[in-house]
Amino acid sequence: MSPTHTGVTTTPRCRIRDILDRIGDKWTVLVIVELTDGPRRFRQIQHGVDGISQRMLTLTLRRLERDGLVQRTVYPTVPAQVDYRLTATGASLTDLLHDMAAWSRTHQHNIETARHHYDATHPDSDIR
Amino acid sequence: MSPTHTGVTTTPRCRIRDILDRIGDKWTVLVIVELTDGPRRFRQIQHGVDGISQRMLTLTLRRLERDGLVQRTVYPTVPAQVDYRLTATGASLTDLLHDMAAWSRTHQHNIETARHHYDATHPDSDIR
DNA sequence: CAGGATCCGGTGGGATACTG
DNA sequence: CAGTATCCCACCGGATCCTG
Repeated sequence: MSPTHTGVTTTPRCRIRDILDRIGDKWTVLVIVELTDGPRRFRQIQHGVDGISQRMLTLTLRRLERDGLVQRTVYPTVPAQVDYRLTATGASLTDLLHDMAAWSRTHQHNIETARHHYDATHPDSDIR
Repeated sequence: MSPTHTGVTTTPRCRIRDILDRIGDKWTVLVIVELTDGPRRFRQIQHGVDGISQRMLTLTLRRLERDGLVQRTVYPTVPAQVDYRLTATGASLTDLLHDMAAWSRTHQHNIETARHHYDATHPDSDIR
């Protein structure tokens, strides 16, 4: 790689997409955050993540389990009892999520100002 | 907030969604990365971001401009010449993108292993 | 060159009903 | 309780054609 290169990746193609494909959807990070304080059961998570449908919670948890970010444990009781907890890999995301939240907080005001200014100076734009 | 709370957010609702709504789509980070080394013109970006359609490049740049992450400059030449560059706010994303890429590199192997294991032990799952 | 305008298909995700 | 099974639709993004 060129010595003057100051880009983000050290490999030919962008690694950032990897993690975005994993947490960039509508619910994943909210579910992860819900698990940061310890194991939670299905209903607990659904109650904690406002607005998530039971279908999407299932899909989100399955994907997290498949990637090894969440461990699913079934207790052979009647009725069935299941809990989910972050694995070490899943928990390692916490720092990154902190950084993302920090960036949002830091730049939130600037972005909203820029946005209002754009909307004011581009009244007939349908971007939004 | 409870003193034992170790979650990610310090506000009631998750700030992480803010930034994900901004960079979580298919092309935004790739375009930003393409601009990290300095101003680029429309065709240059399109050539640098493999596979992006002209429509999506336009939309992505408009959104970045609206949020004040990218500055669009039109030079009154014939034919028109336009370049895009990161603003200070946009450039401030670089560290975050570095961290995201670093996380991906660090955990890539574990995730792929977990995934293969899941697929092997759940042969009739349609998650993928 | 740098886009605007359309058309169109795939899919992410919601609502609802049912089950072990 | 913890899901599974369908149906359905909005919208994200691709392809193509046109313009200042």
